[in-house]
Amino acid sequence: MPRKPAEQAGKAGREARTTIRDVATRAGVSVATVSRVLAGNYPTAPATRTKVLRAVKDLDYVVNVHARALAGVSQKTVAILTREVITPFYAHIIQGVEQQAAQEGRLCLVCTTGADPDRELAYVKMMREQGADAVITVGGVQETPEYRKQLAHYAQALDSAGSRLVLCGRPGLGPDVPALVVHYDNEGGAYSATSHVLSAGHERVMFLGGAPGFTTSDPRVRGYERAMADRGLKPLLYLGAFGIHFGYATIKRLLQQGPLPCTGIVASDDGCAAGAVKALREAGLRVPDDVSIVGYDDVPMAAHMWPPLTTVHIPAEELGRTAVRMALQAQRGMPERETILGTHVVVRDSVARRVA
Amino acid sequence: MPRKPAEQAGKAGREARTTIRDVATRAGVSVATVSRVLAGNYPTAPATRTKVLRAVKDLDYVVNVHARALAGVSQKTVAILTREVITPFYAHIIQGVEQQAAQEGRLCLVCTTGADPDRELAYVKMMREQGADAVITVGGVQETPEYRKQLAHYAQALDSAGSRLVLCGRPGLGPDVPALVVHYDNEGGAYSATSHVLSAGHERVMFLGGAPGFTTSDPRVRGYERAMADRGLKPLLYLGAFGIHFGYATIKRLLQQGPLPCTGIVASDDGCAAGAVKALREAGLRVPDDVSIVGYDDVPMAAHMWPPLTTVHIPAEELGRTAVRMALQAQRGMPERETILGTHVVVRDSVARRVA
DNA sequence: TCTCCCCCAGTAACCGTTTACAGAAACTGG
DNA sequence: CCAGTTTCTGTAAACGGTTACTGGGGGAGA
Repeated sequence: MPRKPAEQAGKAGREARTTIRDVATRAGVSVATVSRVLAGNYPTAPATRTKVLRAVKDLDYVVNVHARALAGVSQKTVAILTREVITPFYAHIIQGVEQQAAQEGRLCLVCTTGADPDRELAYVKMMREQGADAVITVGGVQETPEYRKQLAHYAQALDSAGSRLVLCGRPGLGPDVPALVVHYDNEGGAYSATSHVLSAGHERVMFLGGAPGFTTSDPRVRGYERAMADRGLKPLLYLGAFGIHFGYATIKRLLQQGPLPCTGIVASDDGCAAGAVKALREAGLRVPDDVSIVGYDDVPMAAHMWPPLTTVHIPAEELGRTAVRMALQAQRGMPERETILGTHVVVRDSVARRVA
Repeated sequence: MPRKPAEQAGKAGREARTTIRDVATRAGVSVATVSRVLAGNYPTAPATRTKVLRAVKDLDYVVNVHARALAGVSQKTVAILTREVITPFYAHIIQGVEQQAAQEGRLCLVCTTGADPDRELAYVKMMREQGADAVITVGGVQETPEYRKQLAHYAQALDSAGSRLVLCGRPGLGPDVPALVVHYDNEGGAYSATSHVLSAGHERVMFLGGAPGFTTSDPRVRGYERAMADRGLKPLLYLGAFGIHFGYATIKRLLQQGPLPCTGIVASDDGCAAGAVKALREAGLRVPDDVSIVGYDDVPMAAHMWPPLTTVHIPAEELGRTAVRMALQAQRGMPERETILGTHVVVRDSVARRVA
């Protein structure tokens, strides 16, 4: 006999979990009956039903999801792979994913990757083992050819296992990879934001922030450049990183070197814009009177900074909801491959008409 | 024979997942050998090992976690039950939980309850089925006696199944309930914040915001009241809700009714403070020159509002990390029942000395 | 050359459910 | 009162792994 009959009963040994067998014994019925009563999708005599329910309550029985899954009915799961969770953009996406998942009767697994492609890949693999029916990867990572190849492979594998890989808030991997894409119009947003500043009469407008190579960064730069080019203006790029710190440090350094080379700033994100505003103010410059600025992302606090920040709104929560909706629809045969959600600039008080 | 031998092979039928048996066949070994090679915790001849790995790769085999769990080794999971995810406080806790969980080799399940006790209870039950080894509930809900009784029951049940229930950022359920508690000094923070305003010379100081009955609200009110009482001052309470909207609306309404009945405000949370500042500014009042204000939570943006907001810092991420650390230690027999993390007021520029 | 070991690999029980099939009990109608 | 239904309930295979125990083969020591 391969296994000891679990009779060690030492004080250290956890007593065995109560199983459906225990319930059956106590109720004086078979395990099949218990299972059927609990599932509720099969005719059962009221008396039997009562006995079983009674036994379940007495024993405080709970099903074992693993056994249940193995036997055929599994609690489905949606996984979201994100760089981190505290940035409002990610938090909103997570919230959207969780809510839509819950609505569709799924549990939501959150994994942070720290923008590390290898960790992301490892998680995708793990999710495949878990049998998640949707794996949503959000945000940009630095994409190497090897990374793309791997991801394409996993997309394929998930697909043939009945799951889906969804790229959320990032561009697709090409038509041959069976991954779904939910994206927003990154370039268009930057184009609109830049145009907004430009049409207030500014001509020297810089683009501040963003991490080159990241898929959330490059299109914004492109949108900015396109808007500038459309008016015959030369771009003025200060790239480096996202976030408050970079915005603050960069503007501060520039200010120390001499007068600011522009009267308008298109920031890569609201944090960056906030940093810039802080540096500007510390140097005695007024926003928007002396320099106008637009952010990107429409973080909640953007509306409550001083001045309220004009910025580009991204429908983050909707992005998350759409991701799981698409994945689940795809399982049911709806072949919606890609959806792009719109962005728009929300005008507040950080941009002013340039006085010549 | 109870089950059809899966020979339907219709075009609609998903082909069966490749199993360890397939791998064994292809590699020309037994399933035991495959399992052992994959587990890596048992001596294996290099040649065999190679063959198996080869077959695994060729077939693109992945283990089935459910089968594995059923057989004894399960991928453990930590679950966090939270009201929502976008509020920075919750987002930070989630991040802390996820990171610590990952570090301990656990996956992290996130469930939002919308502050609905019934949903929370339902999730706790579900997590018991899932076999999560830690269930962390964060934030306050309106606690009815029935709710407490249920939660105590689940705590007991989880405990005897080798899991733990952790109450995070909320008070305990009493000494007889085997739930762990990770909390922060809510009342102390409010006391310090209030004292900070008071010692700047203010005497008419209001408490603004907070939802009565919530466990994150009442202690803050108590701390405020205690600080006021310690100086023989009468409390001035404007309770109602957390968040920007309530702060804005309440101050605006007050201002329409006449002059503000105070020169200092202790807000229930940073959002509320931000709303108040906005209303104040719109009415032409200056912060902190005309009225001083302190927030609570130390949300990221608090440092970048104008003026930078003096507020109470809560170690939210650390709260999350501690929650999973405690749960896991408790499993290993360490009986740490409760830990209270400290809070402190971070002084910025929204409180000024009262000029008489 | 013959034992005795040691190292690896194979066999098969078991984890806790679900469910196809079969059989029993309770009705129904004639 | 009996055959034909209908309505439940029980039996046992299957899900896909893990691992205790067993056994075979090769190397080492005598």
